[in-house]
Amino acid sequence: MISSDIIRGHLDAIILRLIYEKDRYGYEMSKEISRRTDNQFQIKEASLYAVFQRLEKKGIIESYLGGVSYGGKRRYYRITSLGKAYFKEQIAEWEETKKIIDIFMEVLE
Amino acid sequence: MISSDIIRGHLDAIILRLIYEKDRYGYEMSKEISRRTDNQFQIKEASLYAVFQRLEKKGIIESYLGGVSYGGKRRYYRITSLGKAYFKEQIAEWEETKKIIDIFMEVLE
DNA sequence: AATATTACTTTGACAGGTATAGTAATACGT
DNA sequence: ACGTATTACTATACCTGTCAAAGTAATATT
Repeated sequence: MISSDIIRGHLDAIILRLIYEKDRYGYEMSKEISRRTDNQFQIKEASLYAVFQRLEKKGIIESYLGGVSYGGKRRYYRITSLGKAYFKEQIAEWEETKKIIDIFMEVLE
Repeated sequence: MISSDIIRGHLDAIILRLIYEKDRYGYEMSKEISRRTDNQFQIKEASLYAVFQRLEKKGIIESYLGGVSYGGKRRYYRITSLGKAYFKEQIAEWEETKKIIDIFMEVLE
């Protein structure tokens, strides 16, 4: 299991990536993240919805109510054009970050 | 420049790496981080000393006062054996983290 | 009818990082 | 001799992202 301090700052990008592929709702994304990481990382519910609020306020994603099925009414999220640009920046930043941290993580001796 | 949220959680490891190589004092490490990253990442002074306090409290590093030269008295830090083990864990965790985030950062289409 | 699962929301707390300010000693230019 | 820059560390208050905990509500399963 990956600690939250290490993953911190990457949740926005992870969520965005999933919404970039297609419109999705929260619970679905939570399950999809666990699936794709073989349960090595599970996003906590509270974090998930905090990300939605943050990104929606910034105009990076938009939401709309979808159908009700087996439980509460689903709120779907869609990425905006601003969001697409933002995600591409995040990818670039991630590549930079990897390089920088790798400088200090190379094996000693 | 890398954002603080992205780097968050990696400061401990960066500092530890430098102390692992040899005993060092704060200001020196600050400069060394800037140098090794070509100024792409500069650790803030307050963050630096916060890391020292945290790591020393956990027994991961130890400190002693060194000579005075061109400014205040230097406080040197040395890694403990606990610290060496901790750093190796951090490396392993970083490798895992990279894999996980890369899953979501692969280029689309 | 009771329980499990799906689905979302809110609140409060915590921890890491930073801005800001301050102390103090030494070197350098004029 | 004096002012400024640089080296070096410390303390305080604040911001932000993440999460624990608790709650609401609808549908499916037994």
